[in-house]
Amino acid sequence: MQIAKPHANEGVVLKILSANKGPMSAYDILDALRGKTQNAIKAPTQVYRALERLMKEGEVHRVAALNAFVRCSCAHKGSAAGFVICMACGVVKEFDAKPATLPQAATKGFSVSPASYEISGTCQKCQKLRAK
Amino acid sequence: MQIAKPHANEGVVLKILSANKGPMSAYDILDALRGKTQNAIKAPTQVYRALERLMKEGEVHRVAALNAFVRCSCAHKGSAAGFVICMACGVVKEFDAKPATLPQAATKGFSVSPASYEISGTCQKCQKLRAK
DNA sequence: CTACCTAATGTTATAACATAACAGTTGAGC
DNA sequence: GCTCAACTGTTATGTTATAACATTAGGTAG
Repeated sequence: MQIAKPHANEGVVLKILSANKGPMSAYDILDALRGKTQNAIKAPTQVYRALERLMKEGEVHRVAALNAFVRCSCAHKGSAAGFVICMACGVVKEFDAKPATLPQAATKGFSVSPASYEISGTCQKCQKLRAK
Repeated sequence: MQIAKPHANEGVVLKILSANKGPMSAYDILDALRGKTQNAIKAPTQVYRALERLMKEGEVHRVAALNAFVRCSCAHKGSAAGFVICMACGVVKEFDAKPATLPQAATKGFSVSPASYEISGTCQKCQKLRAK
């Protein structure tokens, strides 16, 4: 069996995601790659593994509301990734989620209503547990 | 075929969700109901239909980050539903998401890091389209 | 160099979440 | 009573995500 160079799939997946304006599901990515000879990606696992690492590196974010993934388009220097998502047309706008600027980001040029806010992360307790 | 009273499933699903402290997936709810004789729920569709209406009524919210549903525990008088979610332990805290109080809600007693913010709704354009 | 170990890989199978499609039933309004 | 729209139950299927396992690349200690 011929096995690709370590982390090679990361690059392939990132390229596809970058070429796409909006978020893609893992299976969208898989379909885009299937049949292309430049890569060895044939199964969902491979896509998910690449996405997982790309997320750790901060290159890609998961948009839970859409079960999809998107190329990061912000700087995020010390702040969190934020998304404003229209559930009707699927448009996604990324913003730099500094807590102080959060309300403005949500309302500026992208009024969303009715809105649902989700803030995901790791709570204080779990942060401490992990630090041990 | 004996068919249940209109909206009867709504009550059954809401009862299960209320009895549970945290969010439940649709299949958690289904499993909790299966085998009980007080109801006619046997298939996922029935659960999802009940959830859909309960969400419209504001009794239940969907937590996209967990693919789960939770009983609403806030007033939400004119404001949106907000959630702070720990992806490690699954704890979910609901808050009343008035934009002005949003950053405080995220940090008070539930410091989440690294955080990802998602604001879902319907964008201005789609709101106008729907109004037509 | 080479033996080893770890991390990454490819493959198959399956779990978990969600909806499509259709036929039967109910009940309000005419 | 008839009709229609909304609701129901059922079967099947579509979509998203992970488990499990054998294999391989590549660094490193000897």
